Amino acid sequence: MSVIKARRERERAQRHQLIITAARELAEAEGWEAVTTRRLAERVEYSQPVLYSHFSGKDAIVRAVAIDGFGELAAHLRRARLANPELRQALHAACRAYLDFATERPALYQAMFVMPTDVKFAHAETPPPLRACFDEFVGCFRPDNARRELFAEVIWSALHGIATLSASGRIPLDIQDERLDFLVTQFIDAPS
Amino acid sequence: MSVIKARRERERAQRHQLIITAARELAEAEGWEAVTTRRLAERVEYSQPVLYSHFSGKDAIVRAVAIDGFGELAAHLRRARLANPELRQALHAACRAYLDFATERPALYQAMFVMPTDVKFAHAETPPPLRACFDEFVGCFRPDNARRELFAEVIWSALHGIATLSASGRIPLDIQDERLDFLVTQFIDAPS
DNA sequence: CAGGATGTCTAGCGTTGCTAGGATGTGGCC
DNA sequence: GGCCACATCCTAGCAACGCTAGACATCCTG
Repeated sequence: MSVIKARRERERAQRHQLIITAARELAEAEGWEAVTTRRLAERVEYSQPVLYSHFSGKDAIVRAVAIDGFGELAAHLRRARLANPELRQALHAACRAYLDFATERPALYQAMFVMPTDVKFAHAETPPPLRACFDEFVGCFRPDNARRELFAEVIWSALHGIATLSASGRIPLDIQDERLDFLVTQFIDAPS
Repeated sequence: MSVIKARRERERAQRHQLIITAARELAEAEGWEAVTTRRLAERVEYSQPVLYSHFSGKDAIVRAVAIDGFGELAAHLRRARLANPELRQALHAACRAYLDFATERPALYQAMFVMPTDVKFAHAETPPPLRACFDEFVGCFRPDNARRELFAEVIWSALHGIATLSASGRIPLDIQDERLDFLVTQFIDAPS
């Protein structure tokens, strides 16, 4: 009896993840406006209502995709930072990794940082992977810098601005490197 | 004959603007998701198809609202900048004015800088009011600074990041002043 | 005063997110 | 083993969306 129940819950969890990855793939391939509950249901080979037995609505699916993304971004940032022992280079690499992530996975990035969400960032209930992302930026500044959290927050905001304005075509991509160099230079030599 | 035609065109232009302001008011009051063609038509006291005789679709209405906003933002920034003769204070005031604009008119800001658009920013066909906004930031740096355009672009991006992350509740509003002070400090003393 | 152009509305199409209610099939109990 | 109860899943449909076709009315022109 309990074995069967366990198997069912396992299958259910698998399907749960299947929905998330299907939504993400569809969004990455054709953008979020193409992710309709019908198309998503067709893709996971179930009918629409099963989506609602896993998630309260479409927004919840987007949120689930976003949380997946936080983990990946944290790993990306960590790899970039640790590959450079020197702080300035580490910050530069992390920033570049961030912008690359945003341009290579635009739909995922949108779900994480643009679409309406109820995830609080600097908060007790912040999802650990998201907190890990933030900490990667904090780690690019000296430990004795009392304001390093503020530094991290502002540089993250700046990167976010650059990423979104680029993604929507509002600023050109061709001088992205210059922007990046300039940004890092301004922030790395700040008084603590 | 020509008089009648003129009157009609005048009335038509008035109604055109009426649609734009109605869309903006509705968006400011209840957010863009509440701006449906039906509600908008009801508000201007015409039927839906009239909207389509003025605009190619809902997107075009949003664009029209956005362009209205560029003019207002430029005026805001200009006022803030000119009220402070000293460059550092001028930049600080302009940045604050920008963030205030974004928080006080969130829906308008969204139409201008978040929603999909075909407006190019640094381009020959950039609408003059938008170019004027950019020039206000450029004017906060010394004329002999060869990279002032880059400075302006990056600081604008940073402000945009702060504004959008704040608006979506991703970063808390309570330390906005600290962020602003820090940002201005980092950018004003940059080597040209 | 008739004819044609212009302007506006009613009605409806296809699609969206979401849900109610019935059919199907499996698991546990006597 | 037979039956009931429960869980699972799907068909069908609702209200609202952006948008459009075609009928109706209104006004200027000759």
